[in-house]
Formats: sequence, structure tokens, C-alpha cells
Amino acid sequence: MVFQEKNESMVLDSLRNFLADQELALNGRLPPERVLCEELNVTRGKLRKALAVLEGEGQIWRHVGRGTFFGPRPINNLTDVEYLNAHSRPTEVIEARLAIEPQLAKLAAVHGNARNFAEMRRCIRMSRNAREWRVYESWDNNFHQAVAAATCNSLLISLFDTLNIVRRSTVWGQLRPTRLPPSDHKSFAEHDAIYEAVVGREPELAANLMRTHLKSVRDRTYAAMEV
Amino acid sequence: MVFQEKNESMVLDSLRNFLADQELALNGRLPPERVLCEELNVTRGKLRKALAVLEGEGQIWRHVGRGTFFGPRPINNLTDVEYLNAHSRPTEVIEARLAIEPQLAKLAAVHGNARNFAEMRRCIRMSRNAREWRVYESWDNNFHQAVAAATCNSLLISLFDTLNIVRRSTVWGQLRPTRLPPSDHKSFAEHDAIYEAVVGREPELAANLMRTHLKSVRDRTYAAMEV
DNA sequence: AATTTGACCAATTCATCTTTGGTTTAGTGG
DNA sequence: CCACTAAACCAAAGATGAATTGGTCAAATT
Repeated sequence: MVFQEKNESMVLDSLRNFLADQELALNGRLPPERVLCEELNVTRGKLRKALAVLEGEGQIWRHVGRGTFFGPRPINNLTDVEYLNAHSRPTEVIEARLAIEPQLAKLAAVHGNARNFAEMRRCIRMSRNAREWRVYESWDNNFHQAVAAATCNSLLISLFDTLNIVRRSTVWGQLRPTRLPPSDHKSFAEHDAIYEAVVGREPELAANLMRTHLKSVRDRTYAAMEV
Repeated sequence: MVFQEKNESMVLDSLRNFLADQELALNGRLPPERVLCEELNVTRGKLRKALAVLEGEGQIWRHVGRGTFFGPRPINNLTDVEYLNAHSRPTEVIEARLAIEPQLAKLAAVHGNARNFAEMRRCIRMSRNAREWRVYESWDNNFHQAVAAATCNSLLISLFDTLNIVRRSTVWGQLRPTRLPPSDHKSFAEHDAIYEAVVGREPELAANLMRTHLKSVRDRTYAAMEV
């Protein structure tokens, strides 16, 4: 019996028995191929064929370097920002901002509280005081983040953070025409208007102002690139 | 000059100069404390006080084991879905869907191609054929994912994926009144209408239909919860 | 002709050491 | 007694390299 050659279906059966008998550990991991094929007394090739069948049935899942596990394949737990950075083009980023940030402004006007408003005001003030582009950009960024925070929706805040990280890394290192942001920089007025609409609890107006703001940012960026 | 003792504000000034002069690397990282205090010829304690001021101003951010960086502190470098699951309430999830998915439908109507449309059609057909709630839900889910895919914007698709994972895990295990989705299930018609609007290249209409669809889903969910 | 065997590959894990911001403590000088 | 310094120590994160593991290929074997 032990020395009998096993055909394909017999290997499958012994594998199923193995799975049924085994008190699998919490993680549901089963022995590596090289060990299992010795335990079941079959060649690695035959074992792999049987494992492939079980994987096709959705009974197990496998991953190079990790092992073979019982149960359905788990979904991706983490959104890798590095990957997004490498794969998203600038046009995608601005499109995504235009799609999402006006909605955030709208909800900020609905749910924002005094603390949120104070933070927005602080960002506006600090961006006006900025003496360098880098500093200005950092406070501009903080302002948009403050708007997201004012939605009081942790899920949306988190989604915006992801978007924001990608944005910053694609815009990073852009050349600036002047060392100082001009005092009549268009974004100043636009940020002010957005702030007023949010504090004034005018959701639709806030969304529209955010949309036009992002469009003008986009246009300026393109104009700078064409030169 | 070199051997002169520096007081607090002088340290701050030399630090600001350092930041201005330095061509910071892409990641915006500046030298570790122990190096920087030698370069600026100040004690570590004084340097740390000055750095604390800059951090308070939001100009730099620091993290044990990583270093000191220029710019605003990034909140989360990668989005941990486990964390989001634990911290987002169902109302947040539906609010986020209402904020984002109509925009996705709009962009799908702009950028979608024949392959995207075919996938949407397939999801609709499969959801109608479903004989169990579980199966129906999976194809309903696939439909919304197909809409996101039709934006042809990898960044937006990824953001939607994150939102979707959170959504699925909060809705998970919800009780269903009947084992089978009724053949006049309201979502069928709504999905059809969204599909028509997207294929017909009517962005605004698609967005509005998605919005009403999500609202009716929300209302049904609440109604079921009240019982 | 089919199968086995062994070697190799790339992804992943694991253990270990180094780096880094933050904290504590003993020492120094006024 | 107080302020400051220097050094040591700590926990978190990174870096590094060896070991593990599923996947693949080609020569050897039957």
C-alpha cells in the first residue's frame, strides 16, 4: 500500500484527507511543497497538480515566498502609495482632484465645526506670510487638508490623504518662475472664497468655488509646462 | 565668529538659512540631529529647541527612526484597510459613496470605452441571473467596480477600491429578508439607467442617476435596520 | 513520450544590526 | 539652586543578508 504508485485522483484524495485530518494552525498554513510531497510519498510534480486543482476549486491559495494556505484568497489589505505614484500620470491626478475635492468642500460646509474653521483660517494666514514657494506650497497643502478634515468623515479624510500624497510626489520639484509667491497670487482670493462659503454653510457654493480653484490651478500648471 | 556662542534665535536663523540654501533631496529629508548639530556648531539640545519651533510652525516633521523632513507631516503613508474598517461607521461609508461614485459615473461617461461598457453589461446580466443574495451582491459590487474602471483613471480606480473594501466589510453579514433577490428589485432598473447614461455619453445624467441609486440603497438599508 | 529530478528564479519572511528622534541621568559651571 | 551639556539609553523604523517557498525549466530517466 505504501509503496503503491499513486495516480492523479489518488493524490488528490490523499490531499483532501490530509486537509480534513489536519488541525490547521490559526493562519491555516499547510506544509511547504517539498515537505508535503515527502509526507504523502508523491513527487513534487504530482503534488503540484493536485494542489492546482484545489486552488482552482478555491479551497486553498498560494503565494510565492509565503506558502500555501487553507481558505479563500484574502483581498489586498493595503493600498500601496508607492505603486500609485509610479503609475499615475499628472493628468490623472488633477482629474481625481477635480472629481473629489469639490465634494469634500460641500461636505465640509455641512459638517465642519469651529475647530476646523480655525485651522482653515490659520492655513490661509500662514500661506500669505510665506516667503518661499516651498513654504507657501506646504500651507496651501495644509489648507486643502483642513477642508478634507472638516468633512468629519474619517473614511473620506483617509481617501483624500492617499490622493494628496500622490499629488505631492508628482508635482514635487516643479520649477517655479519666481522665488516668492506674488502677493496677488490668484489662489489667495480663491482660498478666501472657499473658506467663506464653507463657514457660511453654503455647500453648493463651496463645491463650485473649489472646482474653479482647481481648474485655475490646473491651467496655471499647464501654462507653466508649455513654457 | 566660528567659536562664538549662539543664542536661541541665532540657532533658529542658521537653521532657516540651512533649509533655504540646501538643495533638499526628493524626499526632503535633512541630516540627522547628531550630524546637523555638528554642522551648525551648536549643541544637540539647542538644535532640538530650534527644530521644535520649526515643527510647531509646520515647516518640518519628524519621526523616530526615520528622520526629519521638510514640509507638512503626511498623515498616513499607506492606507491600512484594517484600521479604516475599525474606525468608519456605516453612515460615513454611505456618505463617502455618495460623494465619490456619482463623479466616477460622470467620468465613466466621458472616458469609457467599448470594453468597459461590455463589462458593465455583463455585470448587469449576471446580477439578474443570481439565485442567491451573496451572488447578487458580488455582481452588484462588480458593476460599481466596472463603472469605476470606465473612468480609465488608475488613481480613481484605486481610491474606489479602498472605499469598496471598507464598504463590503461593514455591510458584511447583513441579514436579508428573502433568500432570493426579487425579480423587480429596484436596483435592476437603476443599474440599467446608469448604464444607458454612461454609454450614451451623458455625464451629468449618469452622475445624477448614480446619486439617486445610492440614495435608494441607503434608504433601503436604513429601513431594514429599523425593523 | 511522459515523468522525475535537480537546479535555478523571484517573492517573501525572518533575524540581526544600524540609524534616528526622544528621554533620562549624571556631571559642570555659574 | 538653576541652566546647560554631554553621554547613555530607549523604542521605532530602516537596512541588510540568509533562509524559505511557490513557480519554472531543462537534462536525465524510465
